[in-house]
Amino acid sequence: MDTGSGTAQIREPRRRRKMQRVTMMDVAKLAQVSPSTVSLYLRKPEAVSPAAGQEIARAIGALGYVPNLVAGGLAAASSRVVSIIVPSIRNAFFAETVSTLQSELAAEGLQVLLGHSEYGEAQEEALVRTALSWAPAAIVLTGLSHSPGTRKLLEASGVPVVEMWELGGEPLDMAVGFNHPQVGASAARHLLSKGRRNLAFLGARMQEDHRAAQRASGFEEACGAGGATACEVINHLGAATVEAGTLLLNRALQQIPDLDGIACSNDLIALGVLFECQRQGIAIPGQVAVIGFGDLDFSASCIPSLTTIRPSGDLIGKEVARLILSSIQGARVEGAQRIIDTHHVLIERRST
Amino acid sequence: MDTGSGTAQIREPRRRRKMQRVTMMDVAKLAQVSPSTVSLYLRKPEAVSPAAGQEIARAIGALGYVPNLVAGGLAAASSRVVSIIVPSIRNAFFAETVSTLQSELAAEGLQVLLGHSEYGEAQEEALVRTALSWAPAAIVLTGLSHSPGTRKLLEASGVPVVEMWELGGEPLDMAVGFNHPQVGASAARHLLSKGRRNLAFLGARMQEDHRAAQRASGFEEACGAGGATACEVINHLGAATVEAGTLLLNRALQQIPDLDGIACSNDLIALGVLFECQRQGIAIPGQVAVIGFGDLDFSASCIPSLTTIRPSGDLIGKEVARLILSSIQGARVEGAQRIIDTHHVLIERRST
DNA sequence: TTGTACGCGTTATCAC
DNA sequence: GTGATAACGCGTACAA
Repeated sequence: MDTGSGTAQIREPRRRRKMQRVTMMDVAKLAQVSPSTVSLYLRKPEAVSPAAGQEIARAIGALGYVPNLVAGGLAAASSRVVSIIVPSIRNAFFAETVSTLQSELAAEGLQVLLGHSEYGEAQEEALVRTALSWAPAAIVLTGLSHSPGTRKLLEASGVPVVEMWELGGEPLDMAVGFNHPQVGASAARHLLSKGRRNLAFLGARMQEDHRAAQRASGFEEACGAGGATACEVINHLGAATVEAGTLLLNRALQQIPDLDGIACSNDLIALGVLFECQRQGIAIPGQVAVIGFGDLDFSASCIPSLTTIRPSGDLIGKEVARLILSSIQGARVEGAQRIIDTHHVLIERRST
Repeated sequence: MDTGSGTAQIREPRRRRKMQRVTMMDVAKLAQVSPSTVSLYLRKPEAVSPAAGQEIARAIGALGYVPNLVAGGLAAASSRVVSIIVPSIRNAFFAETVSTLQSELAAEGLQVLLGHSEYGEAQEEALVRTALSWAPAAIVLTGLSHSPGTRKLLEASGVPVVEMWELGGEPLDMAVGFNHPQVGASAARHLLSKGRRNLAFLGARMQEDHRAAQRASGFEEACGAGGATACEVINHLGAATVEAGTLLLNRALQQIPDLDGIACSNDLIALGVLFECQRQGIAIPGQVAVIGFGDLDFSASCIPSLTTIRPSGDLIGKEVARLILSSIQGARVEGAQRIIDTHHVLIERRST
């Protein structure tokens, strides 16, 4: 490909780094002020004389200066980074929350550092450890249960912590979410109120997904209290997918011959149930009523439309952002304000 | 609320920061070596005498030392951060890629900084600007089209850049993905091969989603070349959702009375089409054949199972990680290796 | 309002 | 193999 100059020409690999040469001092020189004035201008433009401000702005534009947040973070002993750790970003619930959170934080000049724990406490601890080494402005975790090591690290760090998507325990610092056992109970009561008595709760990965397990417990308890005839909790070891739903339905059918009500720990599972029922000619809600969890994209449009429970993942993101922001601005978040219940909402549709 | 000591007692807000007191020097002191040795041990343990290594390791454990990556980044002029910018993490495609990418990078001790452009070039530029201020080890962008400002910033920075999810243009640096017009063409040819001649392409947000628009173009072109009788591209201004699919189907039905083949720019849209057809009693694939794009979770399980085109989002994540890693380790990625085609795969199922 | 001086915690280069 | 020493780029008193 090397047309041209005869001899083999060693193509010098494009040199890396050191090109972010433009420092605050360069700007200061060009603007004829001292570096600290530039720094001041960057942080509080109104505290600098308009004339100097003009010059500085001009210099920044001319040089294409990009502030070095690494240096800034080091000097200020706290970076404008928020570390978010979720089990998996593939999960639509967390994707929604992270998406909202990222937007809200970006608007305030905060960056998001993302990590996946894959429902593992050890992995979470490792992620927290590296997160901490960035001196983040805050750390956001999913759920209330963490390894002792994680707790220790977090407490020793003094970094604001928000635990999300779960309420009911003692948070490390702040918490935003809702109560999962109550979600399970709502589902059970809804089915019971429709006259269903032979119930099943279909969940996935509950050996790791602590919150799904909590929904199952709440479901069982409400079943007992509400006079259900049968109440089975069935777990699929793999992830919560549509296919898992089809598998779980068949197992439920085997275990409960008169099955007439199903609660799913996830709308994807519910969708699988819907499909499998259609295949087997089981009428919904005629023969079996189905309620899901999540209010995902398709839940309003599927056939029949799916009764489900909306967790408001975006609201969680918003509230987490609010807590972080006020916690950063020195205004210490106090007492009751530190635990925010975003509630859950039951959306009744045609499947029940 | 303030019970207790008579006088108004100002409850001192839990002090922030400065608790990350344990520095490398503390470790050095405890281990009776110099800070440089500790630093060396941390980066190349084998370059330090076993005895000293033991001591250092012990000290680190005892003190609970967590390295300060901010300081490290400043000194080394390059941080162990990779900035990833996608249109939206709610999109299952990108969620999959980001998830894989994050895991691969975390395994190598790299953190992920996440940003959402929401399909906006201006927003992307802002994100790139702040990303750059972290002196990232690499930057990952979605697609090949960016604002001139973005290009300038990136080129001036010297940071390795990977553009993903699109091939066919001239990448800034490296690229991983596939050709979208070819995807559209594959869909068209598949429908034509089934004897369908009255075709429609249903897309969403194509005024912003450049790649979806490319799939539509490829589709139209192949329709022309393949002798289609009708070929309409219909766009929904909102996001690609199941509901958008139901809306789009109805518009297609109006525009093409003899409609017998549909390609969707997204499996969610296809699912909406499936549902709406079921509602209206339109037989699939009897009356209308449907092909999607994405091979999402439900595509294999829905009724009928959905013929679709798999983009291999996880493979993209893996390849991007590979490029980044080798590009960091000095081993300059060269020539042909800099552009990686992950291809697309047509998965035939019952809907065609 | 603006400038000076110092320190943040680490890496990298060199002598030893 | 080990340890001084000098950056790294910016915040932040404090002084002017």
